[in-house]
Amino acid sequence: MSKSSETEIERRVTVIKALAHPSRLVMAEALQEGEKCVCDLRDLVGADLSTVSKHLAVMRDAGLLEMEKRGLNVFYRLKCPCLVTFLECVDSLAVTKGKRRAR
Amino acid sequence: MSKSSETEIERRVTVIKALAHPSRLVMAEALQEGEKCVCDLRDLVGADLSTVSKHLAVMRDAGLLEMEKRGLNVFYRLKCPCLVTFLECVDSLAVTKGKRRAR
DNA sequence: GCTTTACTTGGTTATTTAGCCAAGTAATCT
DNA sequence: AGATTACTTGGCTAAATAACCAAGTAAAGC
Repeated sequence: MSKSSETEIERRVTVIKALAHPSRLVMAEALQEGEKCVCDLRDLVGADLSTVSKHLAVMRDAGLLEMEKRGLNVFYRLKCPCLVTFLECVDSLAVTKGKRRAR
Repeated sequence: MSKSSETEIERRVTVIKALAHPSRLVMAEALQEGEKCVCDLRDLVGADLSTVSKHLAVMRDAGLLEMEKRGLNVFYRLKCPCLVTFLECVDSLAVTKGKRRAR
């Protein structure tokens, strides 16, 4: 399931895609505070547990997250320290966009 | 075609999605050097002109690009100064990923 | 061992996205 | 004006994504 022979840009795209979904982005942001179990994240995004699990697998396969099973729970945590910077950039664009293009 | 009433996270996702495609990412990186016309970008990614045009529209709608028509050409340029930072973060992840998870 | 809890995985269907071709537009050239 | 160039847009089909339900797994509790 995890891609093995990707080109450099394919790897980049895989990482970006992993964050290009509302639920995944919200979960990634929440994980900046620290690790959370799958059920916490399900409560956060309000989707089916299987859906959440698959979203987490996408981010894990992209290299964004680490998982650790402790007891009955599986805890996920961010592997990247730079998500803040990433999101600041995204936000600056999301804001700049405010002024509608004339077309 | 351009979304008008998105939530904050939807706007973020729109920006991220705009970069989550090989051709679009390559074009965005190329535009860091300065503006380019659509035909330059078509030569760069080697797709149909209509395909390239649609990719550019996606990035434009996301607020990433500005367009300007001069003569017969349409020039596109990056609206965001922070793409470098963004990509550095992505790359650091793409690299970290190198060590395969045990599972 | 049997049950429950907390997940992951498989399978199906619906929606989104991407690509090409063809047609339309707008500026330039003759 | 008619032809050419450089795009954009519409329409269609193929492929990728996402959501749910159902079934499977693994640790904990009884």
